[in-house]
Amino acid sequence: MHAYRTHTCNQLRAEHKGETVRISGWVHRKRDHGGLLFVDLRDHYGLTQVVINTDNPLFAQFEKLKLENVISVTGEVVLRTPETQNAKLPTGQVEVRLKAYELLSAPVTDMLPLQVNTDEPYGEEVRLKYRFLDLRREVIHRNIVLRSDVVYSMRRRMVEQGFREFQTPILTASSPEGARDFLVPARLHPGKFYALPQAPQQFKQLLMMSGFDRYFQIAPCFRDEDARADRTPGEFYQLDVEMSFVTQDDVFAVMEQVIGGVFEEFSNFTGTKFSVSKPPFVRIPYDESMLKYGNDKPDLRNPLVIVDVTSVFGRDDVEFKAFKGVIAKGGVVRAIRAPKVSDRPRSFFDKLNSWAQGEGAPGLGYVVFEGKQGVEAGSVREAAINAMEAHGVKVDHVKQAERKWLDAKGPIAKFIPAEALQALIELCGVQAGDAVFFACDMVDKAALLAGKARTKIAEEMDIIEKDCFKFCWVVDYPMFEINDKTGKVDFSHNPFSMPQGGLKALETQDPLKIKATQYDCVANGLELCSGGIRNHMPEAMEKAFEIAGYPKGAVQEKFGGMYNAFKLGAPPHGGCAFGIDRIIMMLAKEPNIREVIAFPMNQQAEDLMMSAPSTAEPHQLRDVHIKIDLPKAAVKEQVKAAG
RNA sequence: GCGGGUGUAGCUCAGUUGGUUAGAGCGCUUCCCUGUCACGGAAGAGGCCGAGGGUUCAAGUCCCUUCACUCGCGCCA
Repeated sequence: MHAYRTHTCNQLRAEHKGETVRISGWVHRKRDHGGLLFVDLRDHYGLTQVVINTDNPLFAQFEKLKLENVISVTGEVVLRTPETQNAKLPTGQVEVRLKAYELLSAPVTDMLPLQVNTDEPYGEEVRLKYRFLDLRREVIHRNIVLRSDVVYSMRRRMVEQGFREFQTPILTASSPEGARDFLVPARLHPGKFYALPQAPQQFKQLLMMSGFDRYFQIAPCFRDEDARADRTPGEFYQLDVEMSFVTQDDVFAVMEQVIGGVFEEFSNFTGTKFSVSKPPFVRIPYDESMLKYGNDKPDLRNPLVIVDVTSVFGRDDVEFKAFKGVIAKGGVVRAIRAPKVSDRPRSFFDKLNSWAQGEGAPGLGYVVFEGKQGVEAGSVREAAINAMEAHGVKVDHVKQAERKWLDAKGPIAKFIPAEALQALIELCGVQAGDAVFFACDMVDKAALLAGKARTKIAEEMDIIEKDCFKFCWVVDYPMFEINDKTGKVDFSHNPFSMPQGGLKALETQDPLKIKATQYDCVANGLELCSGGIRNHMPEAMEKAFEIAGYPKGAVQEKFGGMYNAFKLGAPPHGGCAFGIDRIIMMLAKEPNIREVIAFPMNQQAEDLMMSAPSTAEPHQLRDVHIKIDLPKAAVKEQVKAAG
């Protein structure tokens, strides 16, 4: 018999009746009846009930075993009587009648800092410090298994699509753009540092220039930035992808198969089947997204859309000064139609108004449209229209005209005369019983507020679709933007993206009008991926950096390897990178990223289990030529700690 | 760096308007219990109420400072 187990704790069934088996695992739970003791033995695979009574000389000893001890149990598989079977357990038809057992771990004598056999929510500090205990608990244990399965599925799907996985350096050079780098002192080069890669961006492009055609990597990425609920400090993983001789459409086609497939495969993980967008995913130009959704990561589960109605409030016959003043300064008015809310109590509108004030807006103006939609039922007009329709006469325009009958109500309705109202009705597609909310400000701020209002209104109305993953690609990002702080032109996203129109566009067009071949993949309002077709032409690269205000020669200096490669035969190429942690969060429906990472750091970027970061020994610092120069507050802290 | 929330038993939490001896569940200890499966029952141990200062006759409760955790902002090409 095997030293530890003949079966796992999820294997035994009625058919094993009478067999002598050995199972190993943790003491999950005890039910002690005095003369009869049940122990649930738990391993990775499941639970099996072990039973022993006072007839057995081992009873007294076995009874004393504490929870979470690791034991092996040898015994006979016994069929439970029908009334004692447990339908909730896969192994619930049988139990193991103990003949012998062995304690395999050092005996657990300390009080457990957290209990494994409950799903009670525990404080993160305890969970992270005793992560190995926490990870034994069912929910997070399953999440980590999901993570493994998802990563495997990604690898399999990528390989099926003809990709190969490559490793790229972890110790590399600091990148001039982007987030703060993690630095590693170079012992052999006093005063110099390696940096951990924020992403393998240049390496994957260089692999394309090395002729490998299709690259992917489950790539660790390191960025020294502060944490969020959906962002770990320090490190995270991407499904990093790059392909040669491709257009944007080729990248989309591959990733829709891979990511769509992964989501479909695991969409039932929580027990609620989620629907997944079918390829091809909707494509939304950046400008359209900013207008219709108020951000560049539209949540398509929300049916509301934003419409520009500046033209309505700019009319001479509209007297609403609050908006007119802003329009005169170059501002815009954005509108959100909320269907069928006219019967909502006043508090519905007041709540949204005070919400907007909390967002820093003067308020959230609105107009409610009431009255009869179209033709009055049972009227002579209706009979006439029906008769015309029955004879094949087109009556749409007649019905359309009836919309004029809608009455406008609400605080700002009186400033909008009938004709302007009609224009508003046309623009927004208003029907009887709808309300229209307004956000008025300069373009960027109005879009932002309208976007938040769109979400808020839909939440209040409870009309956001549930149980689905709605994907889209946001495309045509601007290549450049004005940097708020400096007021100068800067790259708006990735300097490696090919500007649409190439070098010619850079030379002839207004930089702020140039679009990049740059795209994001968005699901349910979360950015899952960013990518682009790369700029592989050295001249275009230099020109782009020149426009962004870099001195001549900056490209050679910052990206020497890449620049050389560009000049020595670079294929057109592009790709993207999906955030793996976030994908798993979505599939597991976990609001916190630490629930899908086995050993995460806390918000202060500390590993409470390993005690990282920690101080270094003087000889270690000497080796790497580092002298510590602490800020005053930290000095005090260390002195205090030292006693 | 800034703002919000939280901090009470090993763990998860309750604790009213400031009022006399700070509670519950789980876990732990001892005992009873031979068909439970979140077993049940009896008794018990366990507290610097995060720390420091203040107000008050009286502070877990109010005020200030500080620390820790957490959420958000900044940051994240």
